[in-house]
Amino acid sequence: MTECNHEEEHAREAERARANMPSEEEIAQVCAELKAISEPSRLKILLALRQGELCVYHIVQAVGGTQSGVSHQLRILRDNRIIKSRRDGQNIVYSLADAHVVAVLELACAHSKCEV
Amino acid sequence: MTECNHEEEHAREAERARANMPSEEEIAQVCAELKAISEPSRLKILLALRQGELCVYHIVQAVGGTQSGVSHQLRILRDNRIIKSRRDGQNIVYSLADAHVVAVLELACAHSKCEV
DNA sequence: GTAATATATGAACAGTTATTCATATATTAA
DNA sequence: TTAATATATGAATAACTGTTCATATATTAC
Repeated sequence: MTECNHEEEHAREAERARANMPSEEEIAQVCAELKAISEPSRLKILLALRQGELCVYHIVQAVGGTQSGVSHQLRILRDNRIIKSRRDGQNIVYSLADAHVVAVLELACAHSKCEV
Repeated sequence: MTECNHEEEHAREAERARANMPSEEEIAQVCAELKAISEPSRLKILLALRQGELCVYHIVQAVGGTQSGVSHQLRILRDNRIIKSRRDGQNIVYSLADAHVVAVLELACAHSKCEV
């Protein structure tokens, strides 16, 4: 890999992209949040929560799997502020954190051309 | 984990979420595409390509790292139809596959409250 | 044809992560 | 207080994934 035969213009674009590149911290932050969504067991939880808030028992009912497994995934989603929780008596009730989450899901599904 | 003390309504919501849950294949498809984006070295490539198409040499310049590493990441992005490529003489020129990709990036950055 | 350049790929290794099992914490009911 | 229920957590393991190194393929120039 040495020089490539492209026009000056492209070299300038590359330089600009390099100059505008966000910091490692910002990149890592965005990636962590996207990664939290990008996993089948967690995506199922998010899709279930689109209908409204649900307690852990009902989330397990909706997505399948074990209580422990779901709880671990909920923690990851919550740590990344994809979902939020509140206590309601004996239960913890979870819901989507904000509209961005819903919008990303819609877009991702649109890109996959699937009806989710 | 047995019954929970929520209203009937919530149980019905859980049932509805379960009934509306997409197939494992659809879930896996959406996850694979989101996961392709959710990685620092790949996200950098996508951010660089927002400015316009670039050949591999310039992508390496823009994001850093080795030629081999970048090439591996480009393959993952291309396999998931996040980016597309065309040959231009000796070079392979890459660009973002469609507007969905850009929109997801914008949303993810908005959620992270970072200026990307 | 050969040489040089641009890009891709296979294997190996290190680091990460999802799941399971057992157990802990917190709330409610008695 | 004790028992029961709802949820969370730590450790262990198996599977996955990003990176590196060496090498392969494809195009252009000679």
